[in-house]
Amino acid sequence: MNKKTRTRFAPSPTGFLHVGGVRTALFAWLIAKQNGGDFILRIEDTDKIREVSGSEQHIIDSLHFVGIDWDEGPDIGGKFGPYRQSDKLTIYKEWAQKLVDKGRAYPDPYSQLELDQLREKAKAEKRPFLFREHRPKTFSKWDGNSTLRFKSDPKPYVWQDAVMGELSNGEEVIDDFIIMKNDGYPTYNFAHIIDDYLMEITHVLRSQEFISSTPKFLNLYEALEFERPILATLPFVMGPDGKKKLSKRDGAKDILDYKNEGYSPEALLNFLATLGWNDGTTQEIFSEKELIEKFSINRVSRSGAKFDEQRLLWLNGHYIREMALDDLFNKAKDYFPEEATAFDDNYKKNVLSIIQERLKFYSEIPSLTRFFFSEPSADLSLIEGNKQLSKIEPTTLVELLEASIEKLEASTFDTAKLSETLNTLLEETGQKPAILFSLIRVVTTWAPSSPGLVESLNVLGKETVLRRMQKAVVLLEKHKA
RNA sequence: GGUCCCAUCGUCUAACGGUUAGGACACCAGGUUUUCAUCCUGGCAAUAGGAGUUCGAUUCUCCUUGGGAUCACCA
Repeated sequence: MNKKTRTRFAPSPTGFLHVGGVRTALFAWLIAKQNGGDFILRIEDTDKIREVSGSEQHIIDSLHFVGIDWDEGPDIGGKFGPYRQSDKLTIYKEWAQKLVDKGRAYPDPYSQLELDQLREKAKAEKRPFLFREHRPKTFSKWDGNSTLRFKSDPKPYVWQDAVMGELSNGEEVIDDFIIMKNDGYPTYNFAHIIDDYLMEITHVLRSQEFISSTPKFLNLYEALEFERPILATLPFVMGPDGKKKLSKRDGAKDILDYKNEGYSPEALLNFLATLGWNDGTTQEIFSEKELIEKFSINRVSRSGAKFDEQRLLWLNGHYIREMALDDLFNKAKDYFPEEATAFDDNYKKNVLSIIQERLKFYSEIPSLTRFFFSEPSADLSLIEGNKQLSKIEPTTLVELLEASIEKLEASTFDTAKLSETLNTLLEETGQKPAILFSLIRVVTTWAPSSPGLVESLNVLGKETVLRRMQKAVVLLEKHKA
């Protein structure tokens, strides 16, 4: 019988999550989901100095935002708890003691100063420092609190990685590393192995920087007599320069920033999934369901992928365009400008429907819609800077506006009738649409761009449109003088 | 520096050893009776270099180059 698939995401609470971390979580989650397995959230808080308070909640919020959920975790518990490493110190101590009993771990006899000196000496002699070359002949008894080192059994390793294929490394990378720190906490190197075993994790996904320490882990699995899980190494998500991995230090964004800017979690998930993975077809858009069905760790690419904001922007715009209006409204309603509070939902939906195709993320809504909710202030540079309008005499502009006002006043404002009226106006004035329509558009919105003219006028309504046009007449008259 | 990993358009990527090296984003041009956008059509654009194996190499092997990671009481 096959074991139940169990994957985990195990961040340390040292701040926020960026896209790289979320992608690792996503891939692990997809593997669990597609196999009907469990996905576990585990908090690796063994470094009390680097811990940033509030991180755990922040991580939880970030994962929830993109729609990744877990079957077991620090917030919901589970059969394999605790899910916070700091809550299981005695367990690590027990396993450490087992290694001591087997003669596979020993207390570090050196002081920090002595260690530094040994390292420096090795450096001066231009050879790599290996602690095991200074391993004591006999081990003293471990008091349970002092620094404990793993007694390694150096040998070359060749192993299979689900993404990278065959990997190998020589014995020189295996050393006597610290498994228990002198503050009573285990190191990552030790704790994660114990936890993965106790939690029955079947697939360990992590990013590339761990490749060179994998032989250490393999050595430890053997000493502990643990069956090793399937290892999968994910390539880096690169930062803007395309060379180095994305990092907080180089300005990587908090995943929750994308939430605040109004990105759709579905788009983000789609984007992250296809960053380093594809199904071999030309499909670009994947629903969550399709991702779960089609994802395959074997098809993850081995080279790093730059995080391309442009593509995310396109994808997000695509998702917005595909959304049903009510759905979009529910997601976007908190992003309307403050002035919009005075308007009812129906009006706001109308506005939203005519900007839907040009919206890339929700926080663009205020700049795109402000003139629907408050009186725009006139900006004559929009006329003077317009290729066509700038060539027309102000007197003519006023005449055109007055003719338009007269016609529109007599018209209803449903879209069919509006476009009919505007077309008649075009014929009667003998003007090009580029002039007449631009003029009306500019004086009713005073915005460099706006949705289609007919749609905009329709939503604004007759009263507002005429009022703005009349104000423009006054303004242009004054300007003439 | 030692060790390891990686290498196709600007970017994300596809291609049983046999393709005019495909798609998408971005960009450019044209079209859809105003702007911006959408949509449609078209265009630009890549196998890092060199050997080898093979009838044939983007694909396999080796070298070079370039990039990256790692060598902590951090994860």
